[in-house]
Amino acid sequence: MNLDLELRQSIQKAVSVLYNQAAEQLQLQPTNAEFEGSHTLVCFPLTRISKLKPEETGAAIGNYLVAHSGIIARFNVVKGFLNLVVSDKTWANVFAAIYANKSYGSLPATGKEIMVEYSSPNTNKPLHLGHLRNNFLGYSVAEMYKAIGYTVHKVQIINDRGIHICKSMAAWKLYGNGETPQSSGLKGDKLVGKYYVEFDKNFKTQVKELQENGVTEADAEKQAPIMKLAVDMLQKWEAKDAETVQLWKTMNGWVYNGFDVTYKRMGVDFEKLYYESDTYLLGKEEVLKGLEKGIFFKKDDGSVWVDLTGDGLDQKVLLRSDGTSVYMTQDIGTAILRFRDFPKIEGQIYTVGNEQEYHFKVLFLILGKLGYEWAKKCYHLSYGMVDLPTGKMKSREGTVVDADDLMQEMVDAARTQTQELGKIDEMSREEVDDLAEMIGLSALKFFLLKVDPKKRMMFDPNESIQLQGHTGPFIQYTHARIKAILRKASSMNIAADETALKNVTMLEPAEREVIFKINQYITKLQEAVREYSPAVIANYAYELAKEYNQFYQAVPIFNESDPVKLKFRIAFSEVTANTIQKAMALLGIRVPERM
RNA sequence: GGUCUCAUAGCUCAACUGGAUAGAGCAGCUGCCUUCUAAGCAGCAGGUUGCUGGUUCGAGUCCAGCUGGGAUCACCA
Repeated sequence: MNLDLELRQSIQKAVSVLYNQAAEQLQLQPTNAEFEGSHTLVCFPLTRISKLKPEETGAAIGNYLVAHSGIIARFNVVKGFLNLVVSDKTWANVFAAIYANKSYGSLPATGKEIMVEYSSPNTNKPLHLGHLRNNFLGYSVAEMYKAIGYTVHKVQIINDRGIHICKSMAAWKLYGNGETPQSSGLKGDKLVGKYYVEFDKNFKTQVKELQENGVTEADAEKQAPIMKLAVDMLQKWEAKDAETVQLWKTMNGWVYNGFDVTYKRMGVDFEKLYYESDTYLLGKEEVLKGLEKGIFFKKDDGSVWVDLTGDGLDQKVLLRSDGTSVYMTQDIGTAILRFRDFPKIEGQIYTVGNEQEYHFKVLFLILGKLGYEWAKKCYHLSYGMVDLPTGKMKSREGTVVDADDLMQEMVDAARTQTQELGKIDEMSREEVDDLAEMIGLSALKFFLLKVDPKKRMMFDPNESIQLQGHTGPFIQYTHARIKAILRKASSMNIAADETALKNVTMLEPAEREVIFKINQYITKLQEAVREYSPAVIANYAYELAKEYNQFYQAVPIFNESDPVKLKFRIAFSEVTANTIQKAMALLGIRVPERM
């Protein structure tokens, strides 16, 4: 039974009976805390049909609902707002239905499939704070789609080739002395990143020297020996020079080993990895086909372009005058390849920062022009940058917040706090480690996911992420608290049964609030998917935990003498814990049994 | 310069897509642990929603203009 739907239908019926007309769109919203009731009908739009004042319209509908709907106990009208009080009996039924539904919280399989791309790093340096937002977002959106019945394919494209990795290779060759992750004890991605920094340092020195000898800056940047070596390596790589390819494979291998460790700790996964080294030549044929069909055009110098001025954009190059591909060309090819690999997917979601909005706008337009229907179902999940108090993260200024370091700091902070609170006296070493891991990552993930993805956000590394208040650990704590209650109930042999649930007639205000929240779960999930926003789920989970804590404080469960109420409260607590667990799982956050 | 985007409490964020007196957390101040976990609960204080107009029963939300951030506009990726 869906309360909101039922209520809407009742109101529709009331309107059509009272005014002999169908109401188009009903505006139903949660009631403000200061008034009695849970659902509020905004009456202004209905005055056109009723030809009465908003207050009179509301009162008439309210009276009808009390008399005929069977779910409304009473109502009040304030200005043009009809505040409806759902009867406790109805709430109890709503809850009983949720309790009986073992698959509550996810929708049945639809047979639909979708692809989510996220992460997609370069292989020349370690993952940082920005990647964390990307990974957590992409993973979460994928989980949300699963929950509404999709089969989801998580992929990423690894930018494993190009000048950036050649820079690391060049610096390693010149200054590395054969250093490896094994010999240095450094994580592979960190080692390769170290040589990327090394490249930059030496490059700058060389450019400066050249400039002092009268070379212009632009020329100096081209003439710097280390840059020439990197460019040379890129050309050799493209020519499949054995030695260069070998070094490239070796260093990328180090990076992947490092990334694997990071991904594992983040708790993200991928079904298939695409590598730019395999895909960077794709797309050219598609562009040539498009050229034949007259979708694209060729300039005198032989370069191929698409004209998007009709769509309010510019002209965009797709093939250089020497016939080689650009980034856009490659993305066209990769998109098509993916739809061949996964023919059943209806679309792709690209989790990529908002600085590439223009790029994706163009990409989707081109795919549409090429005649691919699925282009309409491709979506750029664009998210804002994570700023530091000093502004943007800049690797050259050393202000980058490393993903591994940050996760470690969070876990350490969680462990310290757990110890201080004296909660781990009876836990084994392994349990403590696992708990610290859960709490630390929860704080981090929740922090990054609670903000609307579209918006840029602030992160202050000096002010460590909170573990109290509007945080992941707060929600985890609520879950652990409920689990303690359930353990106690179990030891007292108190088990909920459906007959007890149906016999509940009177509810505490806090209980109504929590049931209201639990009942919202699917709606919120759908909203989150529609908006591509895990933030909706994060804030929902917080509100649910908050409501439960109010109940917890107001109603001492085991003081209850009425067995029906006692059983109800146990079941009610259990469903709350399950809902919290499910919502958090959508965010990639685990919840502990005790903390 | 063109296009896009953002601006809400001291700080970090919400606001169900146009609805009631704009809500949380942190920071500050007051209370509450011999009763299920105080990583909690209750309360106080904090706002001309960047500015100016407009649209209507009603605007943080829509429109125009301004101010101030950010992004983007390569035969780079």
